[in-house]
Amino acid sequence: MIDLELLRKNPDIFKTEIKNRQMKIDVDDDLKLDAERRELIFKVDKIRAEKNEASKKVPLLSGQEKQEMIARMKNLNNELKGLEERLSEKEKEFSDRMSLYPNIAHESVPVGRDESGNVVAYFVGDKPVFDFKVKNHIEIGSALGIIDEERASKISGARFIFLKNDAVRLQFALILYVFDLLIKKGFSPLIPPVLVKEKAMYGTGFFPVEASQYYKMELDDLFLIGTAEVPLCAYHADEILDVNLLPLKYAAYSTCFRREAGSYGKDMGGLFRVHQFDKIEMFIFSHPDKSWDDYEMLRETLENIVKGLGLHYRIMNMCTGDIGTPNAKKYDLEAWIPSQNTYREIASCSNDTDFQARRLNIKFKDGDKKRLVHTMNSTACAIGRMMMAIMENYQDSKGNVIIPDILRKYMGGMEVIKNKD
RNA sequence: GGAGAGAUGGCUGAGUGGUUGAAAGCGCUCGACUCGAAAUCGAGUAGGCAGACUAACAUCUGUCUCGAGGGUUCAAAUCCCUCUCUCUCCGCCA
Repeated sequence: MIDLELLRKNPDIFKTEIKNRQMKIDVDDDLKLDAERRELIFKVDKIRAEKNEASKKVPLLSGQEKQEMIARMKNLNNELKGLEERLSEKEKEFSDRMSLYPNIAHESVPVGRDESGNVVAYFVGDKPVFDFKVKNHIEIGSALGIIDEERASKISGARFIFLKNDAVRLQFALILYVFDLLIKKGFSPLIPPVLVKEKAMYGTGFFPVEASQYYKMELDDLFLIGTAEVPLCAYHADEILDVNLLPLKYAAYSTCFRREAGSYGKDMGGLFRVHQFDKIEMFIFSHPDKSWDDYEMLRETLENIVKGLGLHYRIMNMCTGDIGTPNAKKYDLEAWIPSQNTYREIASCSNDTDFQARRLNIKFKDGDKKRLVHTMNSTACAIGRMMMAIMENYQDSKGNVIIPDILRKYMGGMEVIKNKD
């Protein structure tokens, strides 16, 4: 949610923002609606005041005077009812429209139409060199007997996968490695609920704009989370945080569910784009004055994790046309994927400033004043995509996968995932 | 799933139709007393929205909010309906 006050005072800021993001929102029309709405509020409040005044007098009156007063109030009620109905319609329409407004991008965010406007910030590491024909992770994983798509498809349909044998061990190794690193950096580990109320989805900014991406449990009015960002952000909803505890850092391991609506035929097969995957997500509640420093720290933490695994990657500064509605800025971390001869997103790191905090009412006390916190989130490790990057970058000519050094101690000293044949 | 109890301000807790946004206590803030502190005394102490004023903060006025939504009434924390959540007991269950 945006700052309404700011919209009224500086509509041009939002007009520019909306244009930069390729969105279609009529700011002037919304302001007109706001004015109508406020006029109604003014009228309704006035009548209510009159009613309240009369209510105080009624018990002091008696006889005809009392009856007259009561009759007058009855009449007033009819008038009030009509106004209240009109007001609630306007309020509903207004809040629906406001919920579409995006956050305001940071000045360092490049302006661009779509993904083509994203800017490479920098590269880290070197591309691995192979003196044999590389395989993709599906070929490698299937041959090693560590992923099984066919049976997953039989049971659940497309975009589901079984991890098996050493892939399961690899997953747990990744989890242990990442949590060890994050706990050292002061993150509190959490395992959150994966079913959440609509309010949490809305508060986090995934609703209403991206609602079609998420599974709904019709019987219970709950939603399967697409990322632990949702329960993490809503964790402190309606709370006033202790300023001395900021920045509050959390890391949650959860399964994530995405419908992948609108991506028919894209990235079919393998671990890259599935309906269900496990992920460790970082989340920070930050002091607004330090938010951009904390955000760079968050990006560094993500990079530490990926660097530790020895992967080559680049950091993308995502442009206005490609960042999410709640995001003020977003970095994607794209790992080198040899079989595709290109970089693919395996993690993303966003600062949402006060956008989520305003919807979820998360504040801290600064002297006498209460201020909204800033919130930011980053992937720590999306297991499927990370595993894909590891399998492809650490393959050898025999189709084995060398286990990155740092994970070996979490796999009982195992060095290679070998073909069992 | 069955039976019962409950949901009030930061917390405990009173309040069953009319100046109750809400007693009392605790906590917190400010002040007095003190060399300082404790104790004591005094004052203050929710949020949203709209309006006035302001450079802004603040302040003032009105309004809404006693789990959520709806209803009865001139008037609802209080009466009625629906829902949600919490607790206790039974059943089932990883």
